[in-house]
Amino acid sequence: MDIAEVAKASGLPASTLRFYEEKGLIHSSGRNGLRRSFNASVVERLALISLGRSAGFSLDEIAEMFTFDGPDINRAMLSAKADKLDRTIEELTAMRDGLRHAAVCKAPSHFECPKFLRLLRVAGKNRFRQPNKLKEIKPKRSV
Amino acid sequence: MDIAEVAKASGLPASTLRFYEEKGLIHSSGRNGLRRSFNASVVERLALISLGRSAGFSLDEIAEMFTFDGPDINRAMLSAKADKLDRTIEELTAMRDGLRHAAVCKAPSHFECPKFLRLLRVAGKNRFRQPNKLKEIKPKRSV
DNA sequence: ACTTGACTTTAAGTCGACTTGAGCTTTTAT
DNA sequence: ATAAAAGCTCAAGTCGACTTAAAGTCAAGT
Repeated sequence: MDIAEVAKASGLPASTLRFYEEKGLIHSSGRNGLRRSFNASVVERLALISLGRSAGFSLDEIAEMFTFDGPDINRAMLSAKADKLDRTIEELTAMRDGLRHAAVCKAPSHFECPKFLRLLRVAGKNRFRQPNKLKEIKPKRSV
Repeated sequence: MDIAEVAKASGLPASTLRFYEEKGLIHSSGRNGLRRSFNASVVERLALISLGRSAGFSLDEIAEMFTFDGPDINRAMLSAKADKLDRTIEELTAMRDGLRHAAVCKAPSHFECPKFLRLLRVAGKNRFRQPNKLKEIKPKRSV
């Protein structure tokens, strides 16, 4: 596959694919003249990468998950990541419940609603920071 | 409360509090000479902000949630955010299951494991991008 | 032969969310 | 009275994840 096909199949721009290759997250199978050629399995790998990104892992963390050198080390890490995700899911669930409640709550301010404040406290246990805005993927850009 | 107390209570550095104030996410109740003074409710508001951040909302989105001007508009938006979160939670759950499975899977490569690949596909439906790395909060910095 | 369009590289730019530094003022402790 | 600690403002810097621009290469169609 050439880069445009992979881009289309994965929904990622070619620039991102080059960037990922440079970071070692994917590999091209060789060159066709100048041009990279990829084999089809890269599309699944990209799906996994996108998934990992959407789960809040950084590219570096995802790269770690791909190093299948020490099988035990790796299994342990995968479990650890899963646990981390579990905590995140709990928080998001609390947040979601808080939002749903806020949407119907009669209290003049959410800060005056005991139910909401309780959710706040529950959810705030394992807090962490997250830098940027979530953007929708634009699978195709025409310009 | 002065800024240091709020910082301690919220786990956020003073610089962040000033930054949030500048963005209109929080307000100081006045000045004590030069110094800002906050009333205690700001701590809850900050908890809510942190929670929102950890749920993947940008500061701008969180600011939107705080504008309780049009009650209907706002309720609709809160519901919309909750729905968005629901989709995220679904994805994260799939990702977590994928990771847990990968941690025990016998297949030589995860890409050769049908169970894993199925999870991939399920999880990849509503994909979105998320820019940065999650960092732990360091509540105290000594330098 | 030549233009077009897809691809290439490298460097620089962008974006959100903060952080850091410089230089000043004010409060507090000795 | 004075020095350290804590605040302040404003500008600039940082970080991760890409994106964009500039300038060049190359195969294919007219």
